[in-house]
Amino acid sequence: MDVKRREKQRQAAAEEIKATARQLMQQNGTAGLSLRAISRELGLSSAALYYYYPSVADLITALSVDAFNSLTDTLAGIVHDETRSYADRGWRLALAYRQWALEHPIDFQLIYGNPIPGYEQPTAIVYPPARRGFVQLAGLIAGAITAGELIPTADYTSLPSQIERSLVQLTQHEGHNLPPVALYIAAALWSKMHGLVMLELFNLIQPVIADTDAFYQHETLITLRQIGLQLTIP
Amino acid sequence: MDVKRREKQRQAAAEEIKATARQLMQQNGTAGLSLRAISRELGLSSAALYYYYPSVADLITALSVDAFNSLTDTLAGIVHDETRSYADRGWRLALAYRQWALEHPIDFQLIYGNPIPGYEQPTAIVYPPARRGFVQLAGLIAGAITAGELIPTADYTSLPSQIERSLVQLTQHEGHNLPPVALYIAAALWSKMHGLVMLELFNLIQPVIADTDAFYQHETLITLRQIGLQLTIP
DNA sequence: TGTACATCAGTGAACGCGCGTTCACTGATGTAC
DNA sequence: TGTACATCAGTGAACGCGCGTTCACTGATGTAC
Repeated sequence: MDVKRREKQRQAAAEEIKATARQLMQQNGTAGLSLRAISRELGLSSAALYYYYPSVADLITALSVDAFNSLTDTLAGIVHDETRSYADRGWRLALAYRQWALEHPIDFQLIYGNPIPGYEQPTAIVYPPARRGFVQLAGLIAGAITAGELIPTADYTSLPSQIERSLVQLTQHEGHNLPPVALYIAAALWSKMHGLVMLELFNLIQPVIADTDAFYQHETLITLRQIGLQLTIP
Repeated sequence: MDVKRREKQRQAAAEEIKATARQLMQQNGTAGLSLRAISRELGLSSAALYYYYPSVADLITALSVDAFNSLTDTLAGIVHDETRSYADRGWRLALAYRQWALEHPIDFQLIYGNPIPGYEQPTAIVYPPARRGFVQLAGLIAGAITAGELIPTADYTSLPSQIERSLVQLTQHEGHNLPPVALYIAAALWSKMHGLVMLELFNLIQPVIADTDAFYQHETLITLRQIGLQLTIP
């Protein structure tokens, strides 16, 4: 009985540590993370945190995995909303990617750049949740193609052979059954969204185009049409 | 006479410090920079560096400015190569952006992300060289339009009014005479190149498409054609 | 050409700081009988 | 229900580390006359 309550408390404490870590990173950047700062914030001794995370690296890994899952869950929610057309979902997913990044800039940096000084991501732990996100996007593209809502242009139907090979290899390795063309278009779309978000997140595009909302939306619209998505005016 | 030699030696020493800083960052990441590590590497006392840079922040700023200038010079060399067509220069510029990033990953991170713990870029110093790079790209686009080698599609000729306003504002502010459509297309192209480079630099695209050379080239080709550049097969 | 002085290019010791991690410990909570 | 014991959830002090920066200093190099 009570062992369960204990377990719950333990998990709650572990969550609280992560929440405090996120809060501190928000204030001081990803490199501002430190066990001692967290313990101070929580009113604990610094040694106490070792009861929950064997080292600071494990804490960061836990934060990364959370971040990947949060982003992927957000995207997955849109992808699987079967009340909407694929085209509509594509548009919403593109907007959601940026929205999530703006709402969680620290998490975004944590998973998509800005490594922390002494820390290296253990790929074995972090890759699976990372890949899940991409597969969501590719799945949406594949669905849109099947439904006739996305008609790939010649640019995408005849891919250079080295690329085709890469994609087939991935498919075999991963065990999903997404067609290469869907994977490729997903990668193309991702790179565009990612570039727009990165430039905005580091204040690089603002000196050129101050209205970043309008820019992202217009570019996304153009891009989705260019990959062959049959969008009605959103 | 000799005062000049002294001045030269001083500048040479300042360069040597920067070179050592870059080398250390290459090994340990941007956050691995420290005055003491540099002084150790150079066989100097840590206090000696204060004779050249008043603080570690000033050193980082100097490194950032160098990096911006190096990238911009590379791009400018391509843009002003009048022996080639605009279309050809566009293609080469896109490839050069990635090439520079792969050859100088640390410099690229330094200027386009990955801030260093206690450091904040003094925008007054860093913005001008940053903007010069974008203006090179926009200038090339403008030249290509004038020469009839780039025919903007309807996506770009009728821009949303908020964006149009942003761009006109920039033009007035900057004193150049580049048309809004060129600035917009430059921003669109930049965001695509930047996304591709970022995904590659942080090993995010490799799990999907292992042949990053082929992917970058194919995507660049598609993008350049989509912005209306009249490319013959490169 | 020689000498007095000024500037340059450092040195070396010290400051205080925050950090991750370890270790021996202890009271509180839960378990078995 | 009561008691002996085990596990939990920490504490507090200490370790050694590397860091940026300051300060009083000193020999080497250049300058003025």
